[in-house]
Amino acid sequence: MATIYDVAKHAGVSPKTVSRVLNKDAPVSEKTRKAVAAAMDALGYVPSHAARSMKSNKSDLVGLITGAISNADEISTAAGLPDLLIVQGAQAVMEKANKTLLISDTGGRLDRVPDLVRTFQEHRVEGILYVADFHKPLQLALPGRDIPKVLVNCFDQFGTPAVVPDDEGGQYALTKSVIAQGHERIAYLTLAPGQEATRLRLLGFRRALEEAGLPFDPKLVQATDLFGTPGERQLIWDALDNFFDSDTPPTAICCGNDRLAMAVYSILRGRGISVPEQVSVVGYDDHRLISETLYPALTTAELPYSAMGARAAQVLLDLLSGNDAPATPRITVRGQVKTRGSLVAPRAASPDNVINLSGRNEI
Amino acid sequence: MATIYDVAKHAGVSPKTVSRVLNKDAPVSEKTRKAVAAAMDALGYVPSHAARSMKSNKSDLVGLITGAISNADEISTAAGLPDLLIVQGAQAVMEKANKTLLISDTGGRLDRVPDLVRTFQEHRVEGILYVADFHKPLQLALPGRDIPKVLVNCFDQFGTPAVVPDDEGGQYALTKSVIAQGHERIAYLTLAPGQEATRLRLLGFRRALEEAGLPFDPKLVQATDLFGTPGERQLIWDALDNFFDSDTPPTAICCGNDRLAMAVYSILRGRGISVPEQVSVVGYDDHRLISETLYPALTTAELPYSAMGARAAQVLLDLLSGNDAPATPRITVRGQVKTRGSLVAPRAASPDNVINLSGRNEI
DNA sequence: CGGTGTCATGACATCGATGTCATAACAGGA
DNA sequence: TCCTGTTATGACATCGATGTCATGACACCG
Repeated sequence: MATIYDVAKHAGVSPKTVSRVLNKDAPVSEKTRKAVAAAMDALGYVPSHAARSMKSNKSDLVGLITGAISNADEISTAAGLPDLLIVQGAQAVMEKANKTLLISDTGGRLDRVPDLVRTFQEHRVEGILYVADFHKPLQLALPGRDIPKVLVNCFDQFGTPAVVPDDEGGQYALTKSVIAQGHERIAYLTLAPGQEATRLRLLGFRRALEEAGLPFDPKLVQATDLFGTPGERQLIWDALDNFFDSDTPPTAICCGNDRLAMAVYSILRGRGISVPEQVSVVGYDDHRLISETLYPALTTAELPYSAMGARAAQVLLDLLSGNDAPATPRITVRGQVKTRGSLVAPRAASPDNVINLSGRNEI
Repeated sequence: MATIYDVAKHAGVSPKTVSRVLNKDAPVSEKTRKAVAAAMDALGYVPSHAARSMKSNKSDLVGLITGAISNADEISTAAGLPDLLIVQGAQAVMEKANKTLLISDTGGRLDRVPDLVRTFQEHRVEGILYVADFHKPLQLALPGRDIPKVLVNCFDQFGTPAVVPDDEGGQYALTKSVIAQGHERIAYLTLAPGQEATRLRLLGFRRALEEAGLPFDPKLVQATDLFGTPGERQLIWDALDNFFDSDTPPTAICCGNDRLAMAVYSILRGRGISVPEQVSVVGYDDHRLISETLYPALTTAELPYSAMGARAAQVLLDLLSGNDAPATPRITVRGQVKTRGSLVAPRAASPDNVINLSGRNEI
C-alpha cells in the first residue's frame, strides 16, 4: 500500500505538503495541489486510518454489540422482529456523522461480551451501543469503564442512557383503535409473563379500556407465547376456546406479536370463524413479512426498531460531543399503529355471527 | 487511555519488556512478569490496535458489505430470509481466526459501495466479503483492486470467488421428496422470472420430474412473486384457479418461498381445500418464523445462509493465508430438506377429496 | 578458568500520518 | 527602504507499539 511518503516523492514535494492537500488545512499552490492529486491517483493512495488515529488520538469508531440472548441461541431469531433493523437505523445516523461502526454479534453467548468489549477497546472505540434482541432489563453492568454507552432495547439500574420501545403507549394506541371501531369485549393473548413488553403493554391495554369506560376482564387475557415451540398452538387453541365459550365472547383479539396473530388466524379459520367478519385480530411488531402477507392484512402496532437505532445513535453522538447525558436515562420511542384489513367494526349479533365451536379440540 | 509507556513506568521496567509480557515472545522473569501484569491491571491497559497494526502492517480486519439492493429499499427486507444470517455465519468463522469484521450496510444504495470500500481501505482491511440480499449476478466489478474478495449470494463474470446457494440441487431434493410421497401432478408457483433462483430451481424441479419419469406440464408452473405487493394475492388466487380447473388437478404445490406458501395456505383454506389432506404444500427458504408457525408446519428447502456465510469466510481466510483461489470460482452450498407436516402422500380420489371450487374469485 | 550459549533486559529506530516551528519569497504599508 | 504579514513549503518530533541489536549476568562445557 502506498504511503504519504511515496506520494510525496512521486510528486516531488514533502510529505507535509501532501498532508495539506489531503486535509485542505493550509494554503497550497494550485500547481502543487494538482501534482499531488495526480500522484495520489497514480499510486492509488488511501491514507492509513491507523496512523491518523494514532496521531490525532481519535478513532471515529463506534462499537455495537448485538445478539446477547440469554440462553437459547435460535429461539429469539425465529420469534421476533430481527434486531438487524436497529443496527441499520444506527448505522445510517453514524455514517452521516462520519463514524464507522464496529459490529459484533455475541451469537447468543452473553459471556463473550467482555471479549468483544476488549476488542473494541483495542480499536479505541469512542462509544458503544448495546443492542438487546427484545425489551429487557440488563442484570450486569457492561465492562468498559470510561467508554460512553447507550443501551438499545434494554436498560440497566445504573442510569446508563437507554432507548426502548414505548410498549405501554403502543399497546394503548392500538387498543384505542380497536375500541374506536366499537369493540367492547377485547381478548388479549400476551407474550410470555415476566417480559418487560408483556407488563408494559398490559398497562397500556388496561389504560385504554379504562379511559373508554370498559371493564377489564382477566378471563380475556392469557399468555400464549412459547417462542414457536410445539405446544404453542395447543395453548392458543385452548385460550381461544375459553374466550369463546362464553355468553359474551370477544369481538376482537389482540396478540402479543404478529407471529401469534398468524397462528390465531389459522386456528380461527380452522374453526370456521372468519377474520375480520366475526372477529377482528390485531398484532404487534409490524413484522411486514407477516403483517402484509396475512389475509386480511394485519392491523398492528409498529415496533420502531429502526427509529430506536437511529435515536440511540443520536444520543451517543451527543454524549461524544460533550453534551450531558439525557435528563431521563430511559428514552422511549413510539411506533405507529398500522391500520390494515384485520380490524373492522364488530357486527351486531345475528345468526350469521354465531360463533361455531364445533371444531373444538380437533387440533 | 493508558499506554505501554505508562505501564512500563508503573512497573519500573522498559516498554519493550511490557511488550514481551504482552506477546510472550521472549523469556521474562516471573517476578517481572507479575509486576507488569499488576501494572496493566491497575491502569486498565489495553494495547492500541492502531499502533500495533502500523508496526506490523497487519490489520486483522475484514470488511463486509451488505444490503446492496438494486432499487427499492424495503421490498427485499420484507420478502426474503434476512441476510443477517449470512453475516452471523461469517462472523463466527472470522472470530475464530482472530479477525474483526467491519460491517457496512449500503442501505439499498448501490452507489455508496465505493465510499464504503474506501473506508475499508483506510482501515487496511485484508479482505472483503460482499453479501447480496438474494442470489443474483453482479454487473459491475467491485472497487478495491488488490484486495482479496469473496462474493456471497452473488457472482460476477470476472472469476471472483463466489459462494452461492445450490438452488438447482435444493429444489431437486425437495421435489424428489414430494415425488417420493407419491405425488405425480405437482404445481410450482415460482419466484419472479429472470431471477437466478427461479431459473435454477426450475431446472432442479424438472430434473426431479424427469428422473421419476413424470411429465413436465408448463400449465402447472407460474411465477407469482410480487414481493408482497397488493396484487400478489389475486395473482396466486388466479394461478391456483388455473391449476385446479382441470381433470387432473395437482396434489402438491411447490412455492418459490415460504412467504408464498403462507399465502397459498390462506387461499386454499378460504376455498375449503385442506392442507395437507387434499393438497400438500412445500416452500423454500426455511424461514422458521413462517415454516414453524404455519399449521401444518411447512416442509421446505433450507436456504443455507448461515452456512454460506461461514463457507465464504473460510474461502477468504484461505486466500489470505496465501492459498490459491478455489479451482471453480463458484462454490455452491446445499441446504437440507426440512420435512414437516405440510407434505403427505396424496389421497386416492374419493368424495371427500373432491376439490371445491365454489369460492372461486371471491377474494 | 576462559569460551560459548541462554536468560533477562533496555536503547533505539521504525511504521504513516500530522502538529509545531522554521524558513524563504514576496506583497503592501509606513 | 524597512517592517510586517501572508503565502507556500519543509524539517523534525510525536503518537504507541514492536523488531533489531546490544549488554550484562549466569551457567555449563571442556
